[in-house]
Amino acid sequence: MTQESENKLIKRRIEKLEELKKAGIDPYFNGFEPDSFAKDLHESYDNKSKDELEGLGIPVKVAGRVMAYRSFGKAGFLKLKDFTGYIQVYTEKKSLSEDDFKLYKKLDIGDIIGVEGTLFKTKTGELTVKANKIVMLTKSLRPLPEKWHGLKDKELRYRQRYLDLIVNDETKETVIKRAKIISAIRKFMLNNRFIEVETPMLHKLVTGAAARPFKTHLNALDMDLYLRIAPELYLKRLVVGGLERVFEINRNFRNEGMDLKHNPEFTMMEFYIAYKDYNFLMEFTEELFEYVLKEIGIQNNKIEFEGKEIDFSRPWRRVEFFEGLREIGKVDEKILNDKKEALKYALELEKRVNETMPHEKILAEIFDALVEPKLINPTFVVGYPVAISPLAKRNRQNPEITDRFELYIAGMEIANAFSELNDPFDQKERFLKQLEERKKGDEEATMYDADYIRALEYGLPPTAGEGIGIDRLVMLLTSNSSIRDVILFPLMKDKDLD
RNA sequence: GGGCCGUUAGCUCAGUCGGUAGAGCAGUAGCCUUUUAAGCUAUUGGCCGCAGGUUCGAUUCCUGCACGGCCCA
Repeated sequence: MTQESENKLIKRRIEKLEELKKAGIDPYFNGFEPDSFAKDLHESYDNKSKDELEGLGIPVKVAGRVMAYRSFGKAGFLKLKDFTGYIQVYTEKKSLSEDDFKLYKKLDIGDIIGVEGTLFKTKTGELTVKANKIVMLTKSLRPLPEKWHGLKDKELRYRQRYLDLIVNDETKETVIKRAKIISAIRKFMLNNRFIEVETPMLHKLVTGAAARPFKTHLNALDMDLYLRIAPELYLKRLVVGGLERVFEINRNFRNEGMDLKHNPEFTMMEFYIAYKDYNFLMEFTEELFEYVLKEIGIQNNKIEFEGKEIDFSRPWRRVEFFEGLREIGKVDEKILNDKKEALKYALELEKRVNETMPHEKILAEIFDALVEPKLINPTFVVGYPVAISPLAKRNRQNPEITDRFELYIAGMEIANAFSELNDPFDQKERFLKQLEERKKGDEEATMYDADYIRALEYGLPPTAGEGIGIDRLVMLLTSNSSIRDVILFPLMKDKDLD
């Protein structure tokens, strides 16, 4: 790239850094501790009058990054940013030592400084620190993006997230909201007596979901391993072990396409609860969402996402898989009954299907194309076929379908849940069936896990389990339509920066 | 993987029907002691993503590539 002129800007700042050193100032001084944060100061003193504040003469020490610099010769204003917000600093020659005033005159936007001073209000009423001491804490060598338009280039925002965070407050807000959402979920789970656990990321077998894995290698044991696509089987082993309510909030890795809704690594919460079934989970999920919405301050259970209003009011709609295909997808009966017809139709929809796939999987592809985008308000889709649900318990009335649901919101799959299959004989058959699919070329089919069968033979109590896609949930609740906007460091192809 | 669009100063963007470029902000030099994108004056700064082709001449037209965005699989 064209770095000549940038280098000139950097060069000038390095010169300033050298000048500081010559003047005996450490440009990376680590001996200043602020006693106040911007947000707290505003909360405590914004409502005080100008005269009141002046009378109080409150001394404060603040620190942060210089985001704006307005100078009038013998005085000026700085806008300082700390992790809580902004606080203005007023500098005038007569209140500062000669050295500090010189330092002030040499400041660049982006420098991190400490300021000691007294609170007052300007004539426009803004709470401001009148500086009587300025300390250079970190000299910044690179120019920041423009103050008004900020950093818009999405590529730069993702590649240099630190810059994005410095400049775009919305980015910081999304990060904070994400943290709040996850805290709220965690709190809700703990309130319901769940125990948080961590299970392996490095798996010997690919299980727990239908996805292609990342492969890796352990040198010490000369062993091929996979990054997990889901923690499911490990978590259920814990339920076998008597941990009757467990959850894990952690990363999964799936070696598949990347788009607005998919990042190769993403965060899921999976949880399992003994002596409950998938009907319980639907209500539990509604309660969980209600709790999270309340915790992050969303009113009326309503949000707006991509221009659409989404209403989380309970109870949520329930649609059967086949009914959804018929009623919402307007899929013809013969497609539902005849695999050849289904295949033909799916190919017309430009779905990547082939004749080795089971009929049900083709129908699921058709569902993705025609029904999923129409499920805007939270909707539980229930009654998924056994063939595409290798870990879910069969429905007692209709053994061809499972006690399973997927939750859709704003046309996105947000959660997947079912009554867990705990019959080791049935599970063994399903694994074998999956192996057949794998032999036929389905790379997403689950692998045979003999130890898991053994665990089931010891006895898994009747259990309900669910996975919730955290990134997509955060997208919904922060109005971001790209998963890359809710993941701090989304995967990007390599590119030389300079 | 396919289609469309984008890539010009540190940032945000103009622009050239083909004659090697411009604004605002940032920077620099001044003036200025209550500003809010401070103001005023002057000024520095560009392999116009990379490679090739067409052409007397390419940042502009064509092709390929890289990266990104959006749509589809």
